[in-house]
Amino acid sequence: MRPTVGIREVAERASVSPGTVSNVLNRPERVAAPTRARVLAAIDELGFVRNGSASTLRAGHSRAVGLMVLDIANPFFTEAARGVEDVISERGYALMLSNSDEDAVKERRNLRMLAEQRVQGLLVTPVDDEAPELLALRERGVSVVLLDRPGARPDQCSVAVDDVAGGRLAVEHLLRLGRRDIAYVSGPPGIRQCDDRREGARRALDGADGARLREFAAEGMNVRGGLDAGQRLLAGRRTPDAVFCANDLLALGVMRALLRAGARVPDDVAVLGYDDIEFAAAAAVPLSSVRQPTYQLGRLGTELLLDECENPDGHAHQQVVFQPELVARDSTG
Amino acid sequence: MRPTVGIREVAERASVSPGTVSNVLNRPERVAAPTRARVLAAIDELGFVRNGSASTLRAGHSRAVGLMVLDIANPFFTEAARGVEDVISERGYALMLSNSDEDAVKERRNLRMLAEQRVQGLLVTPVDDEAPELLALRERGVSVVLLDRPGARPDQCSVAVDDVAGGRLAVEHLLRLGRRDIAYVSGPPGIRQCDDRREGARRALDGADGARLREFAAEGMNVRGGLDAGQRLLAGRRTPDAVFCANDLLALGVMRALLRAGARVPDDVAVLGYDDIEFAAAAAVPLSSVRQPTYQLGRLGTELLLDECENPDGHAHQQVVFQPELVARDSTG
DNA sequence: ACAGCCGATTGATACGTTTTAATCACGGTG
DNA sequence: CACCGTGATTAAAACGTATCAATCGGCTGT
Repeated sequence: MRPTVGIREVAERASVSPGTVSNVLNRPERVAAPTRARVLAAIDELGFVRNGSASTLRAGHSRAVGLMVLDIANPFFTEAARGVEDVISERGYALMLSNSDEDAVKERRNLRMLAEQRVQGLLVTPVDDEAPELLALRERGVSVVLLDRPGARPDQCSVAVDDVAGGRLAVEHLLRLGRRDIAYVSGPPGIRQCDDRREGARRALDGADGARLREFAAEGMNVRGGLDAGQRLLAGRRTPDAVFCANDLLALGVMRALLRAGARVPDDVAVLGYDDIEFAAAAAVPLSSVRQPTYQLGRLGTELLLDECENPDGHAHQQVVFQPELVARDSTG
Repeated sequence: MRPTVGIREVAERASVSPGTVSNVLNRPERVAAPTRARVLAAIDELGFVRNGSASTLRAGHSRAVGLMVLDIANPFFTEAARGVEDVISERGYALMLSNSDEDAVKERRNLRMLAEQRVQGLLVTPVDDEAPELLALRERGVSVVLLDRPGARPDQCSVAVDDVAGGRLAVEHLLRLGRRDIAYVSGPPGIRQCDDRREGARRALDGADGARLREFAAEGMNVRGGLDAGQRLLAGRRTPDAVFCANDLLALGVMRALLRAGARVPDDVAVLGYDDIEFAAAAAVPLSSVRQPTYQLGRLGTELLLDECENPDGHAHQQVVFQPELVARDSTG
């Protein structure tokens, strides 16, 4: 392994001082064109690559941002992550990914890790909004943007989709189709998205006579959870005539349970999902869903974050709320 | 923003030297129990968190590893990433994620970024096996493990699934069902997985009389690419009686195109995918597929990588090849 | 010809940690 | 009582970069 080549060797080769090399790297406009060319050539010949840790140590902040999601395997988050990664990569940052698995303990452990790594900013869908590690990060001057969670506090950015509106949209659609006995399949208790969507669903029901909403909580917001909830739902005395799921994964699971049991979708039971993931349209019965601008969510969140990082003074915190949209397919007839 | 609290402040508060604090952090067994307790208390009271960049700078290597995949939105990679993240997180490392988008230029840019961040190791599914940045990383002493790519070189670890066997498995299955006019829908040219699966398909055909294999290349290995390939496939003079796709996403797209055009699956055309993603079973017609131990791939790859990082001398490079498995569902009758 | 100025470059220092060799306290041994 | 060994602790020297005040050289205007 050859002796590491640093800014010093480059400087020597280009017959300039280390300071100049640093300037070429960080403020190229400050150095005269011919000098710059010489330095660049030396960098190339020596195969120099800047030592990020030294740079971070000296500058006091890194060129990395963290992204913490509830579940990397969930297409909703991967789609958002794609938006995040695109911006990050365009702007020359690095992305530290971590997964809380909807587990507050794991979340805290990972937050500490991100703090150690001195990330400059953090995009997070928190399990625990009030985690002390989260507050500590902000006190240390790390910008935090809430992802898919409406910002309660005016002193930070957030990007979210109006889940109450989404829930209302969904149930209004089902009511319009004449369904009256509606089941709501949610995730584990305590997840804000699920709560908001339920709230929207309830509001839609307010004006509707003779309609009722029953709730089934799945253990995880994935296909398996949906399958399980679907079975419980079929085991009841009366099968509902419509199911609204907090998630497309749940909906796919529920649909599978229904079809397996011989129920017809949508004739006997309408099924409605949430997120409009890529696979929704390819499902056994193409799945109606509530679409969110997921990729945009990731992109915009990251742009807000980087703006706050790069321009802390001129930055105005924003709480962005997108509106969801209903996509009707066969599963609701 | 309060003056940063470092190892020095902790030392002062615990009435010890900075060196001792460092020892508490890195080799707790070397420091006497009462001292250790005092230091730990001070850390807690001051809310100290170790500065990773300083640590990395001094130690010469970080506690982060990189993961570069072809497409973060592809469930195959997210499933593998879950395996990676689980191990990383258990062992207290950080994960830097980047996405090459099957683009060699983006790949090189991201590799440079990872090199700057001084990742200690890298898991990668390369677009370009011979990218100079990749070789440069290894020369710098960064451990590299190839993910889902059989290792040609004996001097590095790799974890992969036998794609030739998978292709053969797939086409043998179709032949056994009496299909003779088989289409192979692959991704863009140059992707090793696709090439290997084609090779396996060809070998399966060797002994079969009157059977032929036609190829359709999709633009991207996603649902849209499959839809498009499906349309081209239908536009031909004779529609094949079976389609083997290099990917479940492609298969879902192809299936959708077929169903939309009124073809019956599997009666008119059998469809067979690859990867057995979670959604395969929930498809319009439950999709037969070739299953790979994807989560395990990520886990084992990471374990090999960390072993190589932590124990560079005693480490023996391994090229692990898993065997795929056919999962027959309705789409092949 | 000279003061003054401006852009380009330099030199020195600090960032927070790890590590090595040196120091210290202390009890057992000859 | 002097000596040595042992385990715990310390002091000091790096690691590679960014930054800032200082310097240099050339040019303008008087």
